[in-house]
Amino acid sequence: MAGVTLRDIARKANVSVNTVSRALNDKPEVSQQTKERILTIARELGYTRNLVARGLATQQSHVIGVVVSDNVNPYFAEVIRGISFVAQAKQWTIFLVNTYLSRSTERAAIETLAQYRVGGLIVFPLDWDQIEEYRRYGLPMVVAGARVPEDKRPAPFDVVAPDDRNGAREAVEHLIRTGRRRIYYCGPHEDSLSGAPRWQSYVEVMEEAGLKPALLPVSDVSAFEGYRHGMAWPDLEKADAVFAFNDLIAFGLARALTERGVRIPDDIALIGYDDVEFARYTSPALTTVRIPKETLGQQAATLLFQRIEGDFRKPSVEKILPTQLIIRETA
Amino acid sequence: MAGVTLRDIARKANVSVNTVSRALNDKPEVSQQTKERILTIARELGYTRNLVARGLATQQSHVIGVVVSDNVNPYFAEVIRGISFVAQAKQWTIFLVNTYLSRSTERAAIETLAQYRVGGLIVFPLDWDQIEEYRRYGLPMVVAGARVPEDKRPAPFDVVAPDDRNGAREAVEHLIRTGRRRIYYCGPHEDSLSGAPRWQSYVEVMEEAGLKPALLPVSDVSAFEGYRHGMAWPDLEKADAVFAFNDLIAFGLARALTERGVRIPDDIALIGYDDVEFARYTSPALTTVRIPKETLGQQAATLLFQRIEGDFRKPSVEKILPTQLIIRETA
DNA sequence: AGAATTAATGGTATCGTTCACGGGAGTGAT
DNA sequence: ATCACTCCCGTGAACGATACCATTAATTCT
Repeated sequence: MAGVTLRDIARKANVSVNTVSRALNDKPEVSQQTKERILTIARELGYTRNLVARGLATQQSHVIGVVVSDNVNPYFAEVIRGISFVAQAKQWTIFLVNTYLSRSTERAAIETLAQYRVGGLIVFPLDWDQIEEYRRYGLPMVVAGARVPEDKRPAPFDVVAPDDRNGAREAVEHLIRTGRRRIYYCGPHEDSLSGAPRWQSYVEVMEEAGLKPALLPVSDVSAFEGYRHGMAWPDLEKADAVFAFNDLIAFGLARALTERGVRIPDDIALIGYDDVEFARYTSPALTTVRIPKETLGQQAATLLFQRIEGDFRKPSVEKILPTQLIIRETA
Repeated sequence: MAGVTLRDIARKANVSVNTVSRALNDKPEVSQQTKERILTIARELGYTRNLVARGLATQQSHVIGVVVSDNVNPYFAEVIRGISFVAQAKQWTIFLVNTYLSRSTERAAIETLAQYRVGGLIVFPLDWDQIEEYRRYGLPMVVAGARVPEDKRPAPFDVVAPDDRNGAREAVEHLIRTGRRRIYYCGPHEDSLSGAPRWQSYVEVMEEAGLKPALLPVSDVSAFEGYRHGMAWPDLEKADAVFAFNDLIAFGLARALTERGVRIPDDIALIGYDDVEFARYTSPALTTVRIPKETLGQQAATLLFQRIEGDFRKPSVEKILPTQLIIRETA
């Protein structure tokens, strides 16, 4: 049914396969007349062009691979939307793979993408060491969501990341400015690639203000983790604010705290991170640090296409996107 | 760098390309000795197998296409996770495409997937008429998220859908049972493929109870739409409950109502739909109808693989997944 | 008019695999 | 010693497209 090939069309139109190819690709070296004839025959036969074969012949792909830890996280979902837009504009397709926070899955995912000879990769990495091995595939790659560690500069690939140091700083400073003193951080800390900058900034600001940092460590960044910690938190009364790694955790925390009769923000103020679409619809609406997620996706994709379309040599860039403190009702 | 082919390995190992292929695919027709020799050479050369070429040669793909309207919607995100699991177990990859509610994008998306010769499709359709044209590609296809309309049975493809008729019925009955009388429905209605069953059930139950149905029509199914309607709603005091098409709308509505000083559930009760992961963490926690989203994804994928692996003939099945009313705090 | 250019097409190799054959070497049976 | 059979491996043809080079016919130039 869909097994129609150029040859079939060629036979029926009494021309060579070559001419058919030219006609279908709208190349100028075919007469208008035969072009039209071929096109109608193609339509009649129900021809669908075979991008696999073309990919093999041209040695290039119109697909980019995108690797995230979990597409259910609205942060990634929105970034993907950004990538989607610029890819769609270029007529490229997206191979989406979730790693579900497993390093081995990440490895396998990238391997698969390389095997499909994707034109390039956008990766939200789990850690930095592992990502360097992916250079072995020789694919254009943009790393997104995390800045290059000091000691690894310059990185051998482009990077797009939010300015987390500053974002976290503003958040914590805002808490202090509004009179909070016993501020906890809830999230992953130094070991985590994306957690580190926020945690470090938090510690910095706290110490500058002569305050003691305190950590509620989570094992993943879901709402459930936030909830779990909120419910299990023993010395709740010691806190008057929490800065959460992301909005999901903040939501979970908020729920737990309200269940336990803590008033937000009166007893405990709460600041999230990401500014997920949803943050403005909760009650109270979540104060949070906005990451321009769609922009991040777009920039990553744009950078990637620049590499794909030629500039292998150009030194790698690290693009830092400004964050913005969005003050709503929880702090 | 990644341009190493079977030929390169063959040359270096002094065997034929064929033998290399056999070795790398771990076929029995190669001696253990040469197999190992070839494998180490492959590793040395940094060989990465080319799945595009293989796909062309074997005439089969290890990719399925998944078409949803917006992966940012947590409903789809969770379904995709379900699909992901069974695909990953089978070593298949997913081509994810968003239609963003545009029928022409849906058409184009499917076309592209067909051009890549994916092994099969899982589609969350925008409407029913259009989906029938996709048969022309002759691909195994599972339609998910919406039941077959009465007049279109039997459908020429497998279908997996939640039992929306019953889900909506339970929700509205619960509202009535708890003393609500002026119950509004907020969502898309008959024109919408997924909206229709919920709306119809709602109307049915209302009329059975001698109540008048009332519609707050939305143009898309986002939280923002819910919010907008909540804020713009003139005769708010006429209502004592809302049954929302999905959780997102419910969230938006809830926010708007609280902003306007309406107490939930005291003044207005609220029931959502889907039971998005997030629903249990809002305050008040959302009463909603659970769709087994991951299961839905898994079933769709399983059904698809059954088709792919052989059974073209078997009559198409329509699998209906039970929903469950989850009573929390908003109703 | 002859040469040079251009337009439209065809032939053939190629991309990197897999697959259906075929064949030689070795083993065991008759 | 012949036959049958298994074990390994190579040859050559796909798969469906594109690309380079060649060819013919028509057109333009001098």
